[in-house]
Amino acid sequence: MIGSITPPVRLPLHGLLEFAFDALIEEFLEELQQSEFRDIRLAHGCVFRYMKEQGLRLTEIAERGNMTKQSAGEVVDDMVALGYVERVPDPDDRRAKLVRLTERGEAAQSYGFGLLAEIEKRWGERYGAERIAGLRATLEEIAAVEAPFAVPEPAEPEPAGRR
Amino acid sequence: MIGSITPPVRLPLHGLLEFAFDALIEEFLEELQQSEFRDIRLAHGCVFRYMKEQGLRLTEIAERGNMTKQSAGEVVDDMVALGYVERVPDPDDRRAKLVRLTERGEAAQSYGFGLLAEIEKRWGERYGAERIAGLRATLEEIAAVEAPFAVPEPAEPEPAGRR
DNA sequence: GGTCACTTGTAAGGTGTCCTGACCTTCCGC
DNA sequence: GCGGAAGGTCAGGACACCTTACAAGTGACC
Repeated sequence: MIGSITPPVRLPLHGLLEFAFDALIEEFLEELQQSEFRDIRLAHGCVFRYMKEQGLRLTEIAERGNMTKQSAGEVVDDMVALGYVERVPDPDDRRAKLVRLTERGEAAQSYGFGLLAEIEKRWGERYGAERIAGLRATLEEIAAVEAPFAVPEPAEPEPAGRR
Repeated sequence: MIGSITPPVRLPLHGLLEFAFDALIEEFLEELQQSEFRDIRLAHGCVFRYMKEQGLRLTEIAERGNMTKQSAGEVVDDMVALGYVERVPDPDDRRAKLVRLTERGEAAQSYGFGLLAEIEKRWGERYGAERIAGLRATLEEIAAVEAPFAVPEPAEPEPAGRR
């Protein structure tokens, strides 16, 4: 057994998750640089990712993104400055404002989603589609438990009489 | 199929990885808070994780941790101040210093590794040991490709006549 | 043996992303 | 109509990175 150095060097699971995350993000951002949306930053993701038809309240962004209202506010400020979203008053609550995608924002969102899907497919080719699908399945189950705030509500059964 | 709203709300893979990472880390840091090592911060991980018997050079830490020498230097400064590591001159190269664990550092390292292993086991119980093992296996393959700098060298065959 | 490119590490200053605490405005249940 | 809760902003700070620039030491090549 001379020269065998392996047993103790098992990288921690969180480290492995981080490597995969970083690699994925790098691939994503690199391609984003080549596009017309090169001024998008990672932190903008929580807005694009959770956007709804009618817009998002700051509080919602903060909750889903698991951060404070202040942080969410900064992200939104930045995105407003870049022209991806706009703040409109919430007709239902005069305290609140709705953050909504501009036209450019919608274009960026759909470009980004497409790119992410493509990269995932590419990883499927690289590591085996089944393996990546399994990875996703396991992670989805974990996320449902560990990050319920971020997971879209589980198909609310629409109890007759909208909202 | 009325009320099924799922298809478009597929969270991006990097988001799922992030949720799992965050959850794992939160569990880890929370328990660390209860221990005598509550002053350890996440960034210290890259030193503990890659530490070798004889110590690590700053350059090595930076490479393995995928960051600049300056950043690595700050982390080490901080850890020195907290008493987890010390800098000793490298006998082989007067430019370099070796970063080595103090006694307290060794205690912290082994406590941390133990805790991480326990949490992974706990996740195995929570989500199925096989599933977590599969997750690890897939991520290890991905890391070997995407983060070779961080993965311990693959058991270098010692080609007779040590460097 | 001297020169020169490279490596190791540090110094100074900046950025992005988050935080806490304090505050104002608006809403809503009693 | 009042008091507590919720939506949002302002000010200030922590942290983990970065870039640029540089001093000290190493080693290969003439």
